[in-house]
Amino acid sequence: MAIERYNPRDAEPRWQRVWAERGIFETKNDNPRPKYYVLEMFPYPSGRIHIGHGRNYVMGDVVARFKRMKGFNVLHPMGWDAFGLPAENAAIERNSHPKIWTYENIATMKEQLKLLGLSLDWSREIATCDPSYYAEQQSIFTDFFGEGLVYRKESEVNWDPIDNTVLANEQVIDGRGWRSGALVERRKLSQWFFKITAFGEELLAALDGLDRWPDKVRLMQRNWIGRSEGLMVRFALDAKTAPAGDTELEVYTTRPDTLYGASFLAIAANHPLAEKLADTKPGLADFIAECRRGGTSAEAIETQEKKGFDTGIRAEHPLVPGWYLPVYVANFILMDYGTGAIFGCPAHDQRDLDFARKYDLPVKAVVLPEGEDPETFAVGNVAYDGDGLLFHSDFMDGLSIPDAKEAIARRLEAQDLAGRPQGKRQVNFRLRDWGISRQRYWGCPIPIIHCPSCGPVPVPKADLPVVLPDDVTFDRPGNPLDRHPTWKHVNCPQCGGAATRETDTMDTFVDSSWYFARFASAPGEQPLSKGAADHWLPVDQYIGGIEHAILHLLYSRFFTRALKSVGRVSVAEPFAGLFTQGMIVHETYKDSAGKWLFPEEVEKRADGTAVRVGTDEPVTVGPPEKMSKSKRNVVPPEIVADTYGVDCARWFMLSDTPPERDSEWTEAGIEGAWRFTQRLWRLVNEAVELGGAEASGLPNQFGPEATALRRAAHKLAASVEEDFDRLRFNVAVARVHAFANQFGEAIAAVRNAGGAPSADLAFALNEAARIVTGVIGPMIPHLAEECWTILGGEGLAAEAPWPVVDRALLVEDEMTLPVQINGKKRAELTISATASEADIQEAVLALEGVTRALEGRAPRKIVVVPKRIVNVVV
RNA sequence: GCGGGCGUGGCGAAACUGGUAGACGCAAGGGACUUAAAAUCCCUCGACUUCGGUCAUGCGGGUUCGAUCCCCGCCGCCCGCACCA
Repeated sequence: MAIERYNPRDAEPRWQRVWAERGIFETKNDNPRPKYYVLEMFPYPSGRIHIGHGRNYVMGDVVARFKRMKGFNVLHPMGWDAFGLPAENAAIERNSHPKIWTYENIATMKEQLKLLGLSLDWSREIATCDPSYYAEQQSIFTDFFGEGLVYRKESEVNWDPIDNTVLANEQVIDGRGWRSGALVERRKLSQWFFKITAFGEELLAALDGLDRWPDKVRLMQRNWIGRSEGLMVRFALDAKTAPAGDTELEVYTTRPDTLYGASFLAIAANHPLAEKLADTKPGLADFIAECRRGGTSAEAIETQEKKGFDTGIRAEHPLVPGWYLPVYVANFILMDYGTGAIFGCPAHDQRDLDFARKYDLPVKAVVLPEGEDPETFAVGNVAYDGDGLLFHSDFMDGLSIPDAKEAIARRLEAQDLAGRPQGKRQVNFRLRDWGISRQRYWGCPIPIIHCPSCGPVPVPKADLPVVLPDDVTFDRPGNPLDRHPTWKHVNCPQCGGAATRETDTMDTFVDSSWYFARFASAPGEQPLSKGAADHWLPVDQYIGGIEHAILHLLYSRFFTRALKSVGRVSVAEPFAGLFTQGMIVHETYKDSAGKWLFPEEVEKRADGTAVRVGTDEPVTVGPPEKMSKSKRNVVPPEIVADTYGVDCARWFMLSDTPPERDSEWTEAGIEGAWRFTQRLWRLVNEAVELGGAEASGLPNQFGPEATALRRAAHKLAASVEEDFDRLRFNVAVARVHAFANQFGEAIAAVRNAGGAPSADLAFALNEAARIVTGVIGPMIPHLAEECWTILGGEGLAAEAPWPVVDRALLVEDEMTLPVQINGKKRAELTISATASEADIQEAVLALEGVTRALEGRAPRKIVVVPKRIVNVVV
């Protein structure tokens, strides 16, 4: 009987229809099975997807399908992060409306995603631009407002002159807008803020409990929150040198122990004192302007020389009366950290040292490294920031750094300056409150009404949602909501007087800070239902790109805590498990004119050169890069589905490369996946042909061939289960390959023997086919359904349980131990798995390889590691 | 500059985190089948070798019966950042 080729073009759409018709991926909240929530970061509907977008969805789908097989009630939803600037830009370009563009993209991308055969619950689909979604968000906003978690302040903001909007600090990359790339300017505006700093301590402490997050991401968040313990120290200013009214300068330090090594104070260029002095000190205004010009990028700062301007002001050392330190304005002090002022201790801080050397200031060491002589120890051009004991420090002499910090804190807390303690312990955070105001149309309106007499008043919940008006134009820069003729004019909900709506909309990061909780609600339920959210959260496995390591993930952690504090949910952490997958990369191609070419326009020749399809025009092949529309190195999912089928694409995406690393998409790779899926199909068919479609009763006895095959199949299920749990898809794929080799050999052996296989072997063949069908189900679900069908499986493969592993089969009767002489492998010993150590030692010494290597010498020692290895030491 | 990570065949990578280094795949070479091609199947595939072995996980040391794994010192790549007081 000739086996038909597996035809994905027929099978894949057919099974997708069956899954959809039976609604098997629609999750019920009252299902009594234990819950499992797997979520991939939802996409922004930017246009069309390419295969590079598919990797994280496929990984999530493997997890979802696997957990379903393991008996969980799995929630695996999908939605659209649909608000944002690109829609407005597209509207401007096409003279259209952001809504039209967005919903068209959603329709396209949804069809493309469906092509991938993902087990998604589309009944819970959401788009953040849908009024039903943002209505709830506005309601949450008013709750936060009531709880004091939202406030308004006049603040200097990052102004993006191209996008005409405010950017969060986090959205400024190298001094430029993260989307437009424009050099960011500073402006003062009245802005709404979320009080993320109120949770700083908690957000930091809870990172320790996120043990299923990558360490890298936790570290990035830890650094971002930036907690430091230090001391606020007030320095008295010498009245003869300071402007009238300025009697003191407060600095923040994490190294108060080095105070005896101080040689200057420095303030930021935009410190109030510096700004005041700028009018009177010749040259200072120019210096401040120069500091502002300096770039804020890492490179710019790295190469920037430390510069200062001596204000002429002198500050008295808090511990040594009569010791005066110069006060500089310096370009390396930041106003928004601490107090915008420091004391410099050159011996123990590299930046201070560079500064001191430039301006010829004293460098006095006060921490002595172990083993150094206090008489001779000196700091050259490298500051000493290591451990040691204090010296040249009066009452702190001989103390360790922590003890010295404690001693000086006590001393300055007790010491009085102008009626207040001169020092105060303080914990500082780098984290700053989250500015959410955006002067844009395509976002969630902030539900506030500004009343001339009552001030800002939240829109009453009964009046929500505040819906975006459709009749807006984008023919002029600025915010269309602001210039809309009627929308913003309303009456104050409190006093009834004429008032105006807030015309700012929310940062789109707000939309994505609670969508995972929204998915918990079944269709028809309240958008954010406490019961449903408490049932489903936290997300058991969240999957997305590393680029969201800080912003989205930190905001979501904050938002969930804030929701908890207003009683909307009971959980604090949204994501119990996080996985950051690598990108899919692809070679780039350029024609002779330097124009980017799509992969399908390029033909590779046997000699390694590349030409344009159907011509002799040479093509330059570039290194693999992230798939991007602009470089045209993209592969559309439709083409892959039409030529090889999506199971091939899925298999290839999971193969070879560990999921957290970047993976290269190649034609050879997808062809390999094609060959293997066909091979699997043949193997299962052959097994059915030889072993029968129906599972027969368990035979009483199994011969060695049947046992070996059963053992391999059960081992496969056991190890792939482990691999899936650890998201090691590449290893799972390798194991399926290895099993297929063994399966193929077993089948060939049966064929070569001729005649019908014995009952035990027939059983083993059928069982192996069933197990491998189960194991591949999460990865290549369409092929699994086809295999399931010819195996006469009950219902759908997608609903079948994970293969039951017979643990007894995993235990070998015999083991083969490598035998080493002095750590080098010299022989192998096959012996009963229950052999004692003495038996093993005896057997080892009898081995030919061992006697030859020993050359008559007696072994000094024999190390037997149970079930692992034997090492004979000579 | 600070912080973190990674270096294993021609390539992607495994190695149960101290126990046979290179599973599995890709590419390559050889063979079988075929009128031919495709498909499929089989073999070879780290280096050297006197065929006994020897050397090999970036380089140099160390700990250990035994090191890709732990420690110290270099070299080279990659990522993050906020000169954070």
